[in-house]
Amino acid sequence: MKISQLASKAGVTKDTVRHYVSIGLLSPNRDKSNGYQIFGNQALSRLRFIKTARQLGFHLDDIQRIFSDADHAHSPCPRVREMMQQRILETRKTIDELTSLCDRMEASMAEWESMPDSTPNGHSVCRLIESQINAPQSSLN
Amino acid sequence: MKISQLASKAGVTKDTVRHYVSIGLLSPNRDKSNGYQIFGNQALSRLRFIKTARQLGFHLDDIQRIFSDADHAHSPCPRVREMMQQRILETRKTIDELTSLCDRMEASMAEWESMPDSTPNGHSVCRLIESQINAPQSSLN
DNA sequence: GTAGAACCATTGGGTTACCCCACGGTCAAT
DNA sequence: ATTGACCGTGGGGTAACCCAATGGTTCTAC
Repeated sequence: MKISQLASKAGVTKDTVRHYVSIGLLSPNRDKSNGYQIFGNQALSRLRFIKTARQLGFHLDDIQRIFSDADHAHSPCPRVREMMQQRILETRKTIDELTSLCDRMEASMAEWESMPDSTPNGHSVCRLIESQINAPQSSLN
Repeated sequence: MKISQLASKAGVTKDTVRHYVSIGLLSPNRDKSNGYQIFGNQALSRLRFIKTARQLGFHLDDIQRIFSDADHAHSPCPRVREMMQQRILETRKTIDELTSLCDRMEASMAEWESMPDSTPNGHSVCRLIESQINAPQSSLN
């Protein structure tokens, strides 16, 4: 099948497929007469696999490694379990950071409710933000 | 002062300062004899302002707009309040998405505990991931 | 049988907010 | 005069794509 059909069967865009081809996650045959990419059902399975792995939080280079293991007849499963543990930790950390960002934002909004809008001058751009310059920080990124 | 001193006083890297200069958030004078960038205390205040705004979740183009308002003698404060509301909503949404991702990851890990590692063959790459292909999805990004 | 629509490939640029490297010039101290 | 710290510029890299432009191909309808 051609790229559009593959993409719609897997529920991704043509650009996504092209991206995967360009980084070697998919390797289509070519129609020699016109250079079109030809994908088989194996490619469709692979693409669905990739989509599922992405939804589980794996990065594309994780997925590369999984395929690489499989191509060398090694079971990727132990690596998959490890990577997933790692992703869970990372995701929790990101959630914590965003939560503390959200707390800071809400605290600032609350403080600002009783503050008037200021007119900018040579010393001040926006009193609202300037009032937070020495506020407690927390890890950003 | 020169770039290194400015950067260290504000607690950012030289590259960050250069980036801000390149997008017009800072506009240093130049030492005409050698082309070095010269920053004054006003630039330092501006940089601290930017840093604080970033910690509050504002994007660089939000900050551009804030400065642009101020440069045109408009109070940026109403816009700041609006943008902050928007960022809070976006951040909450991101947190929800990551939380559901985390839930999915943990659910999969739990399911996988009782599954053996599989050996890849022509039909299967990794049973762990393949077992999730028709699992309930949720918004990713 | 041909015009126009629909599809294809390739190239390059854009997204966010920087980081890092390499090159070559400048400055300060020895 | 040398050496080491500093400076500017230019370019490439990050994650996972999206979008536009160009030019070739195929399908469809008349």
